[in-house]
Amino acid sequence: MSFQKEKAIFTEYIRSKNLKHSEQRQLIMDVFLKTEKHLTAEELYEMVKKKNPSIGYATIYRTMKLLTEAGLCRELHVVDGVTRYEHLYNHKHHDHLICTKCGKFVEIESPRIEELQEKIAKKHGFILTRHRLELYGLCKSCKN
Amino acid sequence: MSFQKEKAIFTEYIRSKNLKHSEQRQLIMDVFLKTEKHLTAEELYEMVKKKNPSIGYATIYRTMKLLTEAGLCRELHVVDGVTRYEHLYNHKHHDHLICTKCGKFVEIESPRIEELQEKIAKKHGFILTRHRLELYGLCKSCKN
DNA sequence: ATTAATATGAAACTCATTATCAACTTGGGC
DNA sequence: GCCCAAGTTGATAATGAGTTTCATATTAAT
Repeated sequence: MSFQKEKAIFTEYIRSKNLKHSEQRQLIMDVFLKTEKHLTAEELYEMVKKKNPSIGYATIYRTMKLLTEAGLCRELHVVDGVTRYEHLYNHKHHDHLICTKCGKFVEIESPRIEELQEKIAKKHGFILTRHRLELYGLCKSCKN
Repeated sequence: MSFQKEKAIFTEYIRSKNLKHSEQRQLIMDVFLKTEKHLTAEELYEMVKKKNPSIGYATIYRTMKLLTEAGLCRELHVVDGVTRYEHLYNHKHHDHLICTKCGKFVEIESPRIEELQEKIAKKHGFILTRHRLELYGLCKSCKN
């Protein structure tokens, strides 16, 4: 769990864009990588703040944008209007099943659905570039 | 194309909630019903303004919310972060295929995908309440 | 017509996110 | 190690879609 690969990717991205390393970026990346959750900017901010109380909100957003561009992170835009960040590197494509009561996120995968999507797009003469599939409902614990 | 049914539904909704009819509500509903498109609040505002220049933005939002509650309208939240309104009455459930270049909306339908979604939810112990499926790509005209 | 309840438009306010900017780091050349 | 141009930061202002507030205007039941 040292995230060597991810860190190397970020370093390479920084280099390729002639950007610079900074303590803040390292720290935000560390916190993000160590947490296998779908975090909001606010949650990340609170966690990072514990290690560096002078961190600013904007730096969280800026760094998450960089991580996204570097291919380490995916921005999720679910119904509540708040962006969540999830790991992308070494995580194969998936969609989400979300509990509307407790907020639980479950990663789902369905090659059959993907195929059907392609078929539909083709039928309408579209070339698919991406899709969004979210299933909302009540999880096992919340439905009772 | 007189939308008798839709108007009756709205009247009944207004009555059931002890609300009142108003010129503005009628006008906004008319403009919405006559346009078989996925309109934003801004687009509706511009269209309504031509017939009643003193209309306020808030009245558009308030009325669209009422139409949604009455079951005549569905709010669509697609990637650009702007809510769009589409007809719901007499329109069976569908998802969307959206051209990211020209903004074209195509309504799609796939019972097979819906089935698979239910199956996935069930597998994880969820009760599905709704879902969101959007396919993004380039349409026939834009892909060349 | 009276009047109590609801609706309206303008403007203030949210809330997540982005832009601005002066002060501060970073890192490559000496 | 020091310089310094280029990039970064945190605070704060700005943005933009959507909502709330509130004084005034409409509606509809009597």
